[in-house]
Amino acid sequence: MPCLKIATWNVNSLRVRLPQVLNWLGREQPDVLGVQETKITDEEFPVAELAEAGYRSVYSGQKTYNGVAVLSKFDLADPVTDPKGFDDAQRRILAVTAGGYRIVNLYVPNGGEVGSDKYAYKLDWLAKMRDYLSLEVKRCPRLIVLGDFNIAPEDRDVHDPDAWRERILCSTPEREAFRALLDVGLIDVFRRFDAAEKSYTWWDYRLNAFRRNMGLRIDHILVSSSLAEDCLGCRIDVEPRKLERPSDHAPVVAEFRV
DNA sequence: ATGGTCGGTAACCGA
Repeated sequence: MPCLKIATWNVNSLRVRLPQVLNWLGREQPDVLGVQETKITDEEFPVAELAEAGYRSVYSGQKTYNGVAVLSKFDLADPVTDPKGFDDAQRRILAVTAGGYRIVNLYVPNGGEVGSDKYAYKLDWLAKMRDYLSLEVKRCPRLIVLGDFNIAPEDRDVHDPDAWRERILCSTPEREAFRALLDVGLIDVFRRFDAAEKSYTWWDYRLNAFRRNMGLRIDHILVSSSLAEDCLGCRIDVEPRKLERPSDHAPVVAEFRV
């Protein structure tokens, strides 16, 4: 059956993780992969290695921090890195058209501590993103918004909800901001299907958190309502998190009828 | 136990 496969993965340094990304692309063969935290400048981006694997690249990077990219088997057109309203040196946004789908790849600010300057920046950023997506969802019937949202939408997305209560990634204002993104007309496709309990996408490097499944579900694939009807499934691939020198995030994969 | 471990970069910051 013809099928479109879309994925998101915070790789926490594309320089370090490139071999794992290439292996994963070879095995999973997604049509589109949104990557976050590349942590490399555009000059350093491994265009040739990815092309050899059959993937075209668009990227918006900076030194040391942040950085997003979209890899695809399709031609990539009309990139936008600085939507109206965003005036920001931090490279966190990359929208691009691939195979007739509008892909918006996001690395949402982490937010530091609740109440900090970084937290205020996160909430302001999310409010601006909501305004941008409210326009995009009208303009693009086939809209996919994916990435590291740095928000666990509900208690069931958190290994220990009471320990995380009103802490960063879980606070009520962050969850309301996530809900506001959905309210423009987007659907979290992971929750359209039965999923195992304790399904997470990120585990702290410390405390053997992965081995103990002390995780949060903070990486998401949101799609416009017409596209949600065509979604065949959404899963988290924990296998890369088991490797030596892993990213602290696992990829999320969604498949669509075409 | 309010810690721990990574990555980037070069003494710590960000996550």
